[in-house]
Amino acid sequence: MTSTRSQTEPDGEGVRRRLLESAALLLDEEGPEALSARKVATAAGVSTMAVYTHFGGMPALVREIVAEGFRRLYDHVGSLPQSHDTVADLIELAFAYRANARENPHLYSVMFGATSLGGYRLAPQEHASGLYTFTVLSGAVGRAMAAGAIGAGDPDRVAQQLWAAMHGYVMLELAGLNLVSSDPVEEVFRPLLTSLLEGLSTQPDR
Amino acid sequence: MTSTRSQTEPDGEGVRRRLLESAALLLDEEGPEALSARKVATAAGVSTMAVYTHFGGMPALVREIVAEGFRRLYDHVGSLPQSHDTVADLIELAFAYRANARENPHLYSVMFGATSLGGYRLAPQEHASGLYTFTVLSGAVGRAMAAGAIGAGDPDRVAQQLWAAMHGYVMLELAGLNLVSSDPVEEVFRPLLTSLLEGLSTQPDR
DNA sequence: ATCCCTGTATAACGCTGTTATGGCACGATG
DNA sequence: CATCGTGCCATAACAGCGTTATACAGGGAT
Repeated sequence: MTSTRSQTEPDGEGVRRRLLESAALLLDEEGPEALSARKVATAAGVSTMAVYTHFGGMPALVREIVAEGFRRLYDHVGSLPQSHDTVADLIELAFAYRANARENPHLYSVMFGATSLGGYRLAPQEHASGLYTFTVLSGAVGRAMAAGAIGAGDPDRVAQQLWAAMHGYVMLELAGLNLVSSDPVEEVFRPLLTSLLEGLSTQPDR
Repeated sequence: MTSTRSQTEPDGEGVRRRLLESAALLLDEEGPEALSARKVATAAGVSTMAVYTHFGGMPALVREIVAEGFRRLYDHVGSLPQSHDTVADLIELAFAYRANARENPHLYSVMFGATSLGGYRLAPQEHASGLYTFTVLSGAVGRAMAAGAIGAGDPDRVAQQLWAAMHGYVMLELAGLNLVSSDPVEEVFRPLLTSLLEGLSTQPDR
């Protein structure tokens, strides 16, 4: 009972993990405003100081939460099957992208929020994480180009265009800015994707 | 000199105006984190209490700043000339939209920031302000439909698709997430618009 | 002249991130 | 076995935040 601690007792590295889990839970359930050092520490059953010994400050902890968010994003879009219909695959990827944002709305907001928690902004490290998922999108675009489904060109550039479209729709949907329809997915998101892909099929990139 | 105050002295309604101007200036120059009641009040030369007598609190002051942001957005996109080339008009509108965001990056972030200042979120009132500009976009889409440049359908739905694309690109650009190119406007923004409009021209919106 | 009412400054409360201090428990060492 | 050293954590404090209570000053109305 002295050397082996129980699971509910702090045991060094376990504190770090429990802080991250508490932070993720708070973000999911109560939103970004609940992500304070004191709330996270209290939820983890430790004092505020633990945040600084393990992470060095709140921004670093948020950074790790964001990294977890990109990991979840990759889990959603990185495991999709590849079919012979490359355009349908791209649409599936976009829907998986939206599904991830819908399942982790607060997390997605923090990941891409321009105005964010205490002046926190994405660092090059997070860019790399995002880029890791971006390669999945770029790869799917490359396959569509190889199949002739969309015009030949730089897959990265086209992938960035698709990303902008997906991201823009998701941001507006999460912000509640559905000015138009009762079924935004079928009346906005899907038409946006099909129209863009249709345009990309007829006109080559560059 | 007793009844007529000088311009640098507070004179009732002038305090309100100076608070707004100071807040807008702070937002422009130092970003959202500088938008604190104490900083704004100090910059305006009054005490923090003035924020509450004139606005009732920081969220209400931010709301007015956001309203000013939508006004500037409308000034950018609402005064564009209409030509015979309805598609070119839509592209011009998109570039004006981006230009406004580039000129007021912090303001744009606050206007659409999902994670924002002290839990402030867009209220229905701001939705209406945004919708006012949205009608300009919708009108341009309607003219393009009438001219046969893009497939017939609900102008509002297509306008929302265009808005998502513009907004997504602008958010990524403001966040510095240019994963691809050195000339994102010509290599991402314009191709995104032309491909989307091309797709909208061949396939009617339902 | 008196009263009232509006606007303002001062000070305080509770919250935030962060930091300094002190103590406790552990592993290594003589 | 005893002692030292090191690393982690709790307590308390500081500066800043939004907000609120209180007191005061000044002008308009009676």
